[in-house]
Amino acid sequence: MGITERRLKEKEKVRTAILTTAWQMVKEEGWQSLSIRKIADAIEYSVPVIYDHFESKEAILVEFGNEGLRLLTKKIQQAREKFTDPVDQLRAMADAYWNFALKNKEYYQLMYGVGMACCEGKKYLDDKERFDYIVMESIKEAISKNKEPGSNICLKYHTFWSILHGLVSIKIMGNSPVSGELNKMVLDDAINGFIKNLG
Amino acid sequence: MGITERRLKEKEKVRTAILTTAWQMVKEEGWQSLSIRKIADAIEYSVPVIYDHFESKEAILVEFGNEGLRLLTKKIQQAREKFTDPVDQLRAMADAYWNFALKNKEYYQLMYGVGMACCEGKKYLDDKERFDYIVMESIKEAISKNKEPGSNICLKYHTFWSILHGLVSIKIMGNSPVSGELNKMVLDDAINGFIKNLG
DNA sequence: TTATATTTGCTAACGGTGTTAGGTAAAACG
DNA sequence: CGTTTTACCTAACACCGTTAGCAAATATAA
Repeated sequence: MGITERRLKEKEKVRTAILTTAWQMVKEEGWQSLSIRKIADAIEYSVPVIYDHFESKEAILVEFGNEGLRLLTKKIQQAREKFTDPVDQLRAMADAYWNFALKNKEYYQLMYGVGMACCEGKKYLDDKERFDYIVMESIKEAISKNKEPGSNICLKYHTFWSILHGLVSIKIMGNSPVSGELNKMVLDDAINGFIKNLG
Repeated sequence: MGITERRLKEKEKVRTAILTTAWQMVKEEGWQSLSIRKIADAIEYSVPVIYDHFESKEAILVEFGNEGLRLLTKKIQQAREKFTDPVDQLRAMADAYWNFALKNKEYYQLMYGVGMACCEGKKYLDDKERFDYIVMESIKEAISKNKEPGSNICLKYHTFWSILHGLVSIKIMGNSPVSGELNKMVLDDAINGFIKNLG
């Protein structure tokens, strides 16, 4: 069955061609200007070929969204592993989150619908539990080390994430007239407040 | 010149008809499905008539964006006026922000590009200085009342806003599986942390 | 090898979008 | 009344996502 195998590999090639071309376009011109027709043009196939590999344009976006979450989760994981003290871990993860979002604006936009089309209440992010788990572990430890072990971990996690997401999405939307340096200070300031409030 | 005056009033009527119809559509079906053609259809004029009143679809959106900011600023102002203690003011303004965003999801989405098309780095919000000013006043007072008068007000303001925006946009995007009650707790928790960190 | 079945890729269309050029009829003005 | 401005429309342009249907190339079976 060497023939059908080669066939499958050819198909996989086209599939990855679609994805890499699409990603290149997004990086160059943003999500707005990504279109099935342009992808087809770039990979020198006709439009319906795209639909042999992806059910819809949405499906392509989901692909990228999941990839983005995978990358982010990895970064967070690595940041956490660098420290043993939970508070240090939280600071490192906040930094990693911030850096990921700004270095991978396109991923972040897609993942959380910052200035995007689509994304109407749909949750791309099925694998988000892993991300949640990693951050919550540090929060749990940080709380148990302090005097207030009765705190709601889920609540604290949510607060943590909100702070990060707010900062990042304001930055990405370009609504913030302040410099990048100040933004980093804001991040540290907000995280400090969060940590102080842990116990 | 009674004739030209009546003419102008007629024109104004069409203009407001466009806006009210558009707004109704958005409330019913979301920003996604708003189209020039549907508006024209609803007000029983042909498509180009819209372009006699608005330069583009974007211009209509800007109109709503500014209206949203006006409304939000008003709510924030009113919340502030209810208290004299700056910390109470901050809490009230945070509540007002939260309530506005959830009661006026469509405005908020447009203003800050939460799950929207358009909004690529453009800043609709020219009048944002007023909003900034109102919040910063309370922060300034809260800081000067505490021991740490050297704090950067602009930084603190930004932190405050980031917390609010993060919470709101996560809620609006529907990425948060937690209940509305918990969300309110998260808001209070985050604001508590912010206030503790003020001095 | 030949006949059949499957896969591959295409053209062309459907219905939708924002936007605009160009024409017509009505109204306002001198 | 004639002229000019205004209001309004039809029709088109250039896109978009999506799909039906067909032709050619390939793989499978007899």
